[in-house]
Amino acid sequence: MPSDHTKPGVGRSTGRPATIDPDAVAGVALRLFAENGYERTSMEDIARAAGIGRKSLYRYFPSKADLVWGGIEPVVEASGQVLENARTAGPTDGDTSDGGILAGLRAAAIAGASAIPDLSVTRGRLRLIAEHPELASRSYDALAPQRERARHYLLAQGVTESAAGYLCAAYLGATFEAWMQWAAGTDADPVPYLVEALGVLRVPTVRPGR
Amino acid sequence: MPSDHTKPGVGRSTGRPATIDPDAVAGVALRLFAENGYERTSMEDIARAAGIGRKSLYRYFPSKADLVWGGIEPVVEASGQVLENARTAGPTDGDTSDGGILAGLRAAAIAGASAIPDLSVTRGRLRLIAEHPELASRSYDALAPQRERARHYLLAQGVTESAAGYLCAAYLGATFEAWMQWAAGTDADPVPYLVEALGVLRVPTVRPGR
DNA sequence: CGCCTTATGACACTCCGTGTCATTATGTAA
DNA sequence: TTACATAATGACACGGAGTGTCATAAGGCG
Repeated sequence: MPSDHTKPGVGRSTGRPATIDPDAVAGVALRLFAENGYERTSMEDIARAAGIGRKSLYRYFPSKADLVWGGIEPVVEASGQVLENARTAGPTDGDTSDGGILAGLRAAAIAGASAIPDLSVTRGRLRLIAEHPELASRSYDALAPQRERARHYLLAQGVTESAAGYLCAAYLGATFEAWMQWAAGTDADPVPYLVEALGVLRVPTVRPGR
Repeated sequence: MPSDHTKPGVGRSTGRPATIDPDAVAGVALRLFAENGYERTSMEDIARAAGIGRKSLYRYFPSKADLVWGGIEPVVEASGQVLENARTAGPTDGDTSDGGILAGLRAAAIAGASAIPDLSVTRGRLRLIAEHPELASRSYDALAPQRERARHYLLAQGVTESAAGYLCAAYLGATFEAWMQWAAGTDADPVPYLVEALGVLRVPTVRPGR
């Protein structure tokens, strides 16, 4: 019964190796979206253009939105790792009034930006997201793991439970908006946008470090 | 050609008067959602239970999510009005360092909370939203008008264009999280949650009032 | 009485997402 | 070589969201 419909290509040493390249498939999908529009491109169109079956497509991308949002995962992952490391390292006790908490969030955001393999492709994805409310809405789900990690980081830094929730929400909202602003323009470096966005945050009521 | 599929019941003095009460329909829908679950309740079920046709249901609620989010509109409306008034009144030039901008945002949020007709029903709606990512995602669209009004308010107060965007995103994210926190608990008054949530915001670089 | 609008009912359609089932392909381990 | 495990295909079906059309009935108003 543990048939385990796990994602393909994850540490399996037995069985037939995967032949489908998810990145290539997503690339085909993005091209079709750009050519024919997002809504006017069906999952079947994408499967056909990628030369794979519809079911196989759904196996790698459970929803149409994942074809666009999937490429953002590396950013979330890299950013989350930085927060994870900072969290286990314990309170920072920096010299600034907030104990270097904002600096930690900033470092995480910048790490995310550094993890992007291809800036122009990512810009394309983000523009697609910006143009389609249906896709932009997904930011709430797509960034959920990020929210959770940021929350744990803040808690470890001595921020109140409630304040951590609010700060996370504001953090994600502001950084997402920064990415949208960057995508709308032509600047190469997204970091200045992120840094400015974090300027609207404030860390309240920090409990003294243990 | 201006057949204009306008929403029913808007200043029409001629023609057959509307007999369907949207609030009652939404009430039926919320009851069904609570009894059978959101996903396990189809639009046809709702139409049948409400004693109306499926097409009529779609006329008042273009999407299933609107049955839940529709009731939040009064909040957004009241909150937006406060921002609108504050905007046309021009820069506040308050005594605080941010020129009373945060106070304006706080007033708007509180005004929204005061505009709720039935707290318990609203709590039910918000809990439904919190439990279903598909619904929570919609916050980005549902609060879009609010975002726009807050942006204009901030611009009128001398905030940089880019900073206004980031502050709006953080503002909406934090207040939405505040509503979620309130809905999860049993406290009667949502205002303290909103006030604390706004504590994570900071207004950067205010251009001196004209 | 005619006009205008609301509302219904029926029918059809596209597309998303899920499910099943049988079958073939292709690697690794016994 | 054989057995096993997994990847991938193809076909077929299904529920449900959301859109569209069309004809028809109901109920105020000038």
